[in-house]
Amino acid sequence: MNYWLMKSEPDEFSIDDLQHVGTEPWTGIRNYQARNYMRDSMQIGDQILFYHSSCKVPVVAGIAEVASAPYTDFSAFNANSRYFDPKSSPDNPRWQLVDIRFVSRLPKPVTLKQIKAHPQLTDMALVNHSRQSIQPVTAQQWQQIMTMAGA
DNA sequence: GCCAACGTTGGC
DNA sequence: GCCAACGTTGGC
Repeated sequence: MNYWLMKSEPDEFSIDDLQHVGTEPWTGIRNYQARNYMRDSMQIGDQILFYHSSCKVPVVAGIAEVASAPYTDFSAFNANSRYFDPKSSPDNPRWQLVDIRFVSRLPKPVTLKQIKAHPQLTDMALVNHSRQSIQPVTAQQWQQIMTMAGA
């Protein structure tokens, strides 16, 4: 089983929204590396740190899990969608996604500030490659964050 | 709202 | 296939 971190802007879609809907297709990823993680590496049941980005206090807010095999991101075909990509077609789809399912909210959300300050977490992509919207997380990093979150 | 980092595009 | 221009992300 693998661990991941996935970012979402809480104004757009927060951990509360995920809890409300239960399962959500992760539409709109338009970055090849992020797509490749979903398409090639994610397995059903993989655990996800759900991260709130581009907000007042960026935090790991909760836990989700991979809930489907990868499939075509149909939002790319819809000219009215903000995720429309004319270069992706049903014949030759460019983008794929997985569903993610709500698992829990963290008792104490872990802030980016805490993560940056923690010597064990300086290797996290969140710190070093901050623009990656989907990132692998090691088991050690996962454990550390769970400890900090009181989970 | 600024701006650094960095991914993508397209001309050559 | 290089690289300049451009667009986006995301912390601050």
